[in-house]
Amino acid sequence: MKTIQENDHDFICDIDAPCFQMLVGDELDLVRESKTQVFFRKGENLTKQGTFASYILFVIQGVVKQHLEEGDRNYNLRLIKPGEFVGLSTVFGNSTYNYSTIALTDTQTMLIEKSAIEQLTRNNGQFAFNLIQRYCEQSSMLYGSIRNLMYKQMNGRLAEVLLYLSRDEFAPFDVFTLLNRKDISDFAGISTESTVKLLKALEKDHIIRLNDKNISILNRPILQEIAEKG
Amino acid sequence: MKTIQENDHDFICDIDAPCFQMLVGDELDLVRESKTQVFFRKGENLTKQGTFASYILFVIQGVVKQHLEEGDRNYNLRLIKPGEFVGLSTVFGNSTYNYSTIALTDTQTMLIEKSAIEQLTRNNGQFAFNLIQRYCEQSSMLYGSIRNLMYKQMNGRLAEVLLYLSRDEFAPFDVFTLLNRKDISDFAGISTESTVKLLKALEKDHIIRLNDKNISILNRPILQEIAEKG
DNA sequence: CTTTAATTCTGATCTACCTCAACAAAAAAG
DNA sequence: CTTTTTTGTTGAGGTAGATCAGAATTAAAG
Repeated sequence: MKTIQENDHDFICDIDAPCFQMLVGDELDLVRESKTQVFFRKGENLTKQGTFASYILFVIQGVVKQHLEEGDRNYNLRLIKPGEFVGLSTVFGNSTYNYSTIALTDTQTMLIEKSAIEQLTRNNGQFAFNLIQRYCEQSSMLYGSIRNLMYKQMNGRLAEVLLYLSRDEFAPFDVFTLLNRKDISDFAGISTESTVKLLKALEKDHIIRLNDKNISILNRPILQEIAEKG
Repeated sequence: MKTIQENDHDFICDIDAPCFQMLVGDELDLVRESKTQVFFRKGENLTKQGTFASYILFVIQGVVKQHLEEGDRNYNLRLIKPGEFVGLSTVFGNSTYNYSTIALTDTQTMLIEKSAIEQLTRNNGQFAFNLIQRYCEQSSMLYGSIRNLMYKQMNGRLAEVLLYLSRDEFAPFDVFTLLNRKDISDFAGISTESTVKLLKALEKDHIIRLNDKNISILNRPILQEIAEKG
């Protein structure tokens, strides 16, 4: 984890992100003062479940995996891509992160003090509104995860995961090559062995194609049907 | 569902709630204009999963159960008590509720248009801040639910539920008498039969006492241990 | 290039928990 | 009070999916 107090040029570049465009004058100063650029190598933790959270991370470049830990078992919640925040949900409530995040690729982030975000929220309703929209999105996702765990069995869960990981938004990152079978099974909440067996079965039925780590969806409608039926 | 356009006296009373105290002058007018009091009988739906959401409900009196539906299976997420909102997470994102809520007791609510909340958020950072804190709380709860479903098996899950339902905050509502065995099992995400067997086993070990619908916790430390171990 | 370690794959068991079926008790309806 | 319906209770059997164990492949290290 390399910390760089960056120059004005870099700063202008960062602030280009849509979510900071509604800030004005002294509000920008506030962010400028409190923020720091931090670079994470592939495999490094951006946040660790249970540690003290005094800042939010804003992803500038790279892909990050968000997951829950319990002993040696993980549950992968989502991928985080440039333009998204890490740690939003913990910063205004609990003082500790309730999940871990790991860089799947080398990742450039901007670290913003909790107190700065707090002040911006109070002063700039437009910014608060944008933040709340993000909270709602994440809530929706969490409800989705609960639904998957609660109502679906492994076929449906894995199908759901394959559809998620093959979304257009992740295409530029070639995510399948960044994930091994264990990672995929942790998204579905099933064992690695089951994942392997199911993937092979899907390949046999010409629904997906497996070459090395890469997985291509050959028959999306059927996969969606499997995901729906559970 | 009885709708009452209430008088000024009632209004003053409602606005006493902590979350509206930071509002001033015309902001209060905004709430006053957009809001309506709605009374729900025990057993009635406050929100129905999948229906169009154009408003938020603020619970004034009564207890409400929030749950996910899928076919004939339910998963109970939490109880909502006076001073809390129903529908926050859906209103700024999706236009439909992603969960259902049912009144466990006769329940008095205040219905506030989504647009009014939106405007308040933009104009009053203090209000937005309060709202965000609620989002964070709910996120924490959702992470907790995922953890329960993912990492714990039925003993731990049921113990967790008993500890939750026996919290001091719910004591005034005598919630156990409002819930049947099916409701409890839906909180734990296990079958009714398993719930009954486990409850009986806990009673035999003098960890809880069952009389009729009421459940009293006799040995909280052991129950917490069971909940921890999973 | 060789050795070691990690990941992928496959089949054989094992188990937590659900489902089913049948009955008891309580509540609601007549 | 009697009948019907709902809720609670118990045990037997079935099953989805985990765990285990071992082989095959790939990647990393020496």
